[in-house]
Amino acid sequence: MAGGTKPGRGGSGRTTIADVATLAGVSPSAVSKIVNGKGSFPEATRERVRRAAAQLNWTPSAAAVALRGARTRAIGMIAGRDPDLLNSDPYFTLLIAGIESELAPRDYGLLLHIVGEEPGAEERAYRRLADERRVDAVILTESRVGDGRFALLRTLGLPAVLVGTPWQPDPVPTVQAAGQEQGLTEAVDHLVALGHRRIAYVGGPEDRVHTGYRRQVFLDALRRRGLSPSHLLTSDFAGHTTGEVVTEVLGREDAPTAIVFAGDMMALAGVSAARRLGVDVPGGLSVVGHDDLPVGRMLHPRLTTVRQDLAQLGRAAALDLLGRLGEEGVDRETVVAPPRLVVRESTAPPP
Amino acid sequence: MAGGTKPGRGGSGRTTIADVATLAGVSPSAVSKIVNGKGSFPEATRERVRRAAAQLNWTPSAAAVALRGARTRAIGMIAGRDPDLLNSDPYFTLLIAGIESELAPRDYGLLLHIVGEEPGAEERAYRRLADERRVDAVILTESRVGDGRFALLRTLGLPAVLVGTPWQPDPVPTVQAAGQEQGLTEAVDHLVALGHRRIAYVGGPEDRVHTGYRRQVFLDALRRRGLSPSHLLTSDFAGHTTGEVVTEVLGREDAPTAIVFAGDMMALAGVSAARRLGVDVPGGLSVVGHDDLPVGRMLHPRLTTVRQDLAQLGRAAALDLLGRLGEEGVDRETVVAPPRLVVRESTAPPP
DNA sequence: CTGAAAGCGCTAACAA
DNA sequence: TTGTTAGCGCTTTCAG
Repeated sequence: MAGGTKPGRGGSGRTTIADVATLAGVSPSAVSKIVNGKGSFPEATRERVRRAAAQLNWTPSAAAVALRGARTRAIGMIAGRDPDLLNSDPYFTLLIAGIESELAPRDYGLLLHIVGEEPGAEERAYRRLADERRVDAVILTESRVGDGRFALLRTLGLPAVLVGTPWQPDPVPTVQAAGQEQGLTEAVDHLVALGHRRIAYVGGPEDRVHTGYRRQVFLDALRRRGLSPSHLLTSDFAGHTTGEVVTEVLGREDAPTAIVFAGDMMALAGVSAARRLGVDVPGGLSVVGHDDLPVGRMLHPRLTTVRQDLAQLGRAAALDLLGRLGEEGVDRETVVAPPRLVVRESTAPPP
Repeated sequence: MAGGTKPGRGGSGRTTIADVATLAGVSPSAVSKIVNGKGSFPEATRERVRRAAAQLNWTPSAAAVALRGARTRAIGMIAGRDPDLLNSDPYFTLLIAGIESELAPRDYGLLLHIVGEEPGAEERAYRRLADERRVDAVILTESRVGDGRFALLRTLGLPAVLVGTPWQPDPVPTVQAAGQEQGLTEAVDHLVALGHRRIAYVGGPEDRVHTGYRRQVFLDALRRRGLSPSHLLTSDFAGHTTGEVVTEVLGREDAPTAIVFAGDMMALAGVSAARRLGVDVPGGLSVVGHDDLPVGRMLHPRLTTVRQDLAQLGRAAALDLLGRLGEEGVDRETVVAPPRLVVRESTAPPP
């Protein structure tokens, strides 16, 4: 008789499934099945087991479950940005909040890795995640031109979902908003309706897929109105270089009367640069941002921007993955709302 | 003879330590010891094993290691804030970046949980982490008045380190800057030197330990100059309610000529509120923030603020924990620099 | 100095 | 229906 395993041994050895089984007067496998809702047991037994588990405060050891089965109940996410860039832009935080809101209630964890932008770092991180079997799947963000991560993950056999615009059609399951182009198009229409004719665009880094995509949407919208862009510029997302770019363009003879930015932090930096030159916003220059970060609402003027529900994107990505992993009761049909223009105070008729 | 385990079996079964052992012509235990630098083996053998491991692209399974030993090589962090609050404030992102910069190179993971502010949620999350043995230790932030997490974690036997000011002396190992009061004191001195006499303070939520602490530092610094505060106000960290508070106080007869805020986002919202009232910053009102978030440098006027190196705090916390967990080659003596005033453009002599 | 053997806590076949 | 058994991949005594 296995009388050696007494429950609650002074707090030294961890409580195991055997302790619960002993207390409930059943076998370990019965406990396992009942807890995981597998076999069919009389309600009385189930109740007894549940009570025993609760009493002993027992939860299956994640390590043992992972070793046995495969599921680690963890999702990986790797941010391949320099910390400094990361810090300036709440993009990730918003996304993560959305992801977590779906993972947490299902007792999934989010394993986060922040690696710099050195070439090999990101790939190594994914390899590790896969080799060490630390996560069941990963969430990819910031799709890049010529992105090699899809192929890598396929090789590694790690399920993945991409948040954003894929580099190539269908390289990996993707979660993105319906009607991507809507918000930016509305922004252009809004500016044109206000009377603007010289409209500039400041995009993000060229290696991001959405940089090219958004610029194209901008151009198309403008063309549809019979206009061509006043200037097409580039900056970093954090907005560190945006000031210089904007200062330069506002000094020109044919300075734009409105600027559309690919991100709120850039827009914010743009507003500051303009003000520094004595150009009032929106009096002397209209500004449109993108993403609708909370900070935009706290500024003066409040930022007119394209709202993208990053948290919802995060939730959708998490749900997609969860469904893909065979999690029960996951509603994967989440429709992500298209980006929409939010008109606030930073746009007005041209001077 | 164990001839059954052939390495590289078509990609089906995962590569195990046995495969490496076979390829290197040694026993599994030898591989284990060599990889972990335990026993003493001839250099030739060590080299052979290393090469075999590399060739097979083998990494120990995290689950197996965790199950066997205890170390999961993961650190937990639970953010008990409402996602919305989290989003508005890059505090966590900065901290996390710092933490990760130390964890990543040592192949430790950061398991992040974002739970709302509902009473039980946070405690449940910690319990889970402990019961499921998902992490080796946790990092605590946002010390709260009457914080019960220390006791909880002690009960759970989970090592922890707190970033910030502890609620009570020595409840848990703490990482904080030396000379906490320095930055805020400098801020007050700076304003007084500029000629300000009516200085207000806008602090954060009362349940945070540092709210009370910072306010006290502010009061002490003022008293030392023979002054008393013009107004003592409270707002949320995200700055959502800051506008109202500032608008109200600026409308008074005895409106302050300078306001010190407990956070940059609050300061930023304060500047906007002032501007909305037609009060120029710094011409009509001087403003000092706290934390030196990147956004402060991109505004006009650039924010005068108390710089706190959050990333360094994060690094220090990670190192402390790593050392505590017996990780080799960890230099725990990291001194975290005291917060210092950074004078930029949002402060000037009173009108 | 090296290898064989015994589990860590759990679950999925198999027996009873 | 329930319990017994055999590992998942690794580390760590303990023999050889």
